[in-house]
Amino acid sequence: MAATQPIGPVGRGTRARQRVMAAALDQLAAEGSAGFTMESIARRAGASKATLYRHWPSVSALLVDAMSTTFEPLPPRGSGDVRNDLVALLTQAAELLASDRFPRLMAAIVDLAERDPTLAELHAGLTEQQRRPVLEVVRRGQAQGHIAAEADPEVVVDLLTAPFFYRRLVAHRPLPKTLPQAIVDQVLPRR
Amino acid sequence: MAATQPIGPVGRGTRARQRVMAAALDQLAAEGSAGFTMESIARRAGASKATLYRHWPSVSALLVDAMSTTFEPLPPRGSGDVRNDLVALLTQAAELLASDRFPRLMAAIVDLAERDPTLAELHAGLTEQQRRPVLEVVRRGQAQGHIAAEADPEVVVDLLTAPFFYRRLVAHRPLPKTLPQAIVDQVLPRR
DNA sequence: TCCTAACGATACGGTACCGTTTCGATGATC
DNA sequence: GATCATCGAAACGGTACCGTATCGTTAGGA
Repeated sequence: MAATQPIGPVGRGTRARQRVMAAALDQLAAEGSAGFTMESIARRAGASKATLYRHWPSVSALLVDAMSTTFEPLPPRGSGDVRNDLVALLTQAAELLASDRFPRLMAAIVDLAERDPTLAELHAGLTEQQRRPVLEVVRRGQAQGHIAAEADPEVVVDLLTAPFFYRRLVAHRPLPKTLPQAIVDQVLPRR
Repeated sequence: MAATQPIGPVGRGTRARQRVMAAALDQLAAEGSAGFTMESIARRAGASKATLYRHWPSVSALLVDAMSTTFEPLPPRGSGDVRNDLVALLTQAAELLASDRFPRLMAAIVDLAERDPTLAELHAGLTEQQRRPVLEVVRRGQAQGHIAAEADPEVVVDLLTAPFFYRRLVAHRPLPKTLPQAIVDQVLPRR
């Protein structure tokens, strides 16, 4: 994830907006969906509640705006060895999930998305963006014979990436440094 | 998941307790962690708030009690063919995650567990219970040579089960009926 | 330098939930 | 059939958030 640099002129309003959106994600990560209110976000951003309502009609709209503005796809990785590329991509995902903020944010979003179709759709789109680099390497791996050609590449991407989310958010188990390599070794036929 | 049949005498108090705990899970699944309050649970259970506070000091304690009372391990599956057993277990998980209630409950618990260590520990334990039958079949598969002996069985269990949670809760993608078979085919070397 | 749009601060009545208390009803036990 | 623990209902003051309105301030373009 990375902050998008704004396109137009950065006026006072634009900066206030960005500050509020950053505070919204902070608040959601810190307190979860239960404490996700206009009031607490304004407090954290040092902004007036009126400013929030000037820009967004609801917390949901604010969150959707903040997420689509803040998160952008990972830069495509160098196309070297398929195994190494996959290990690198999975290591990147593991580091994100090992941080303090990201998994808490994910957990809260997962909960909110269950009851907010717009948010669910956005979350699905963002997830698809994160999957895409992995999917491309998997396809390359199939072309080169590292992965069975008849396998559904989407399923292979699931096998590679899902364990990290599952371990961190569901099973509450550690993410050892060796996990990316272990998973790649297990999913790709032995060398 | 299944309801435990109470051991002692089923007095008036016991029934009220069970009614409240069931209502708590219903409420959490319906409204998420944001709407998970003593007041809304009492309302849903047709119980007095005083009754809730008589039995539990907080919503967290109530939820922990409800979860540990309500969920119990899946019965061990018949030990036939390793592949068939795995497909059966994964199909069971997929059906649970395809229901209306379970995934919403999971999503809310995942969020709450991020900020409640007691709940996280309980959730980890319950997840471990759900993993165990799969783990046993995987070990059997290793003994019979269907799965590489040097593979970490826990990682193999992750590969098998994580995609279902990930698809439903994170990627918001469908869970086709063919997915369990596809995953087993992908994780176990070709027959 | 001035003008103006956007800001932050503050206050408002309304609503929801908190945790506690009281009280009458009810069901299990003896 | 009496006793007593437990229940449901209701009300309490307190707090937090809602969405809106007002007002003085301030940053940035004309």
